[in-house]
Amino acid sequence: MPEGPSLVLLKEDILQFRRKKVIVAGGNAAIDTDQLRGRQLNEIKTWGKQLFLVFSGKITIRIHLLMFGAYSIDERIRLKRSVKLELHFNTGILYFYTCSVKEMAPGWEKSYDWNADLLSKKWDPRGARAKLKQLPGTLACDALLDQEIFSGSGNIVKNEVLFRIYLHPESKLGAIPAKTISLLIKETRQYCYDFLKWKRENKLKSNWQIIGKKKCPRCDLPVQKKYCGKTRRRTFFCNNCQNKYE
DNA sequence: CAAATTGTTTAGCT
DNA sequence: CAGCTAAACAATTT
Repeated sequence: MPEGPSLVLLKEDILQFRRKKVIVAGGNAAIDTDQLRGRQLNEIKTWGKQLFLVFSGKITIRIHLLMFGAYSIDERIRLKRSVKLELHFNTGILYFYTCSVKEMAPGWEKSYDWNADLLSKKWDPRGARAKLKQLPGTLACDALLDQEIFSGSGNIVKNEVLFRIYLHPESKLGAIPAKTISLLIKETRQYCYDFLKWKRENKLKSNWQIIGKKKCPRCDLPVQKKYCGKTRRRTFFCNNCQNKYE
C-alpha cells in the first residue's frame, strides 16, 4: 500500500467523507476514539506517506500505513484483520487496518516541511537541492529514502529512479555532478507521477525496469541485488550502466 | 513453508 | 551524547 502515490489515491478515495460528521468511531488504536464522535471531518491532508484527518476542534489524527497497512470503505476486508480505526458516517464507513494511528499535538503543521512532499504542488526542488548539499557523505540510495528530503519516496521509487538516471545507488552525494543531482531531483518527482498513473491502471509492476530483473534492460548484463546503505534496503542495479561517484 | 517485503520507531548497545 | 543495530510491529506473497 505505502509510498506517496498510493496515499494520493487513498485521499481521493476518502474525499467523499470530507465535511461529514462522525456518528461512531472505534478500533483498537491507542488513542481516544470516543472524542471523535460527533465531530466533522473538516480536512484530509497528506504529506508523503502520511495521512492527516483534521476534525472539528482541530483534533488531528495521523495515519501511517507502514509496510502492511490497508483501508477499506463500507466493507470489512479479511475478517482476521483487526480494525485499528473505524469511522462511521451517515454515508458510509471508513476502516483502517494494521497502521500507525497517532493524535497530533496542536501546531503540528509547523513541524513538517510542506515543500518536501513530492506529491504536492508545493514541492520545491530547490529545497531538496539545498538539503542534499548538506549531506556530501550520504549515499544516493539513502538520500532517496529520506522523508525530510523526498517525502513520499520509498524503496520502489528509489530503485527505479536510480536506474532511470543511470546512477549507482552507492554514489556519494558530494561526488555526484550537479547536473546529475538536478536529474535525480527531477526524475524522483517524475517517477512519483508515473507511479501514480501506473498504479491507477494497475500496471505498476509491469513498468518496473530494474526491480526483480535478472538482466539489465539496457545492456543485458546481470542485475545486482544488494542491501545498500545505512538503510539496508533491497537495491537492484546494473553495475555496468549505473555510474558510481565516490 | 520459510523467507522476504512498497516502513518507521524505539530500546539498547558501543 | 552521538551513532549505530536489532527488534518490534504485521499481512501477504513467493
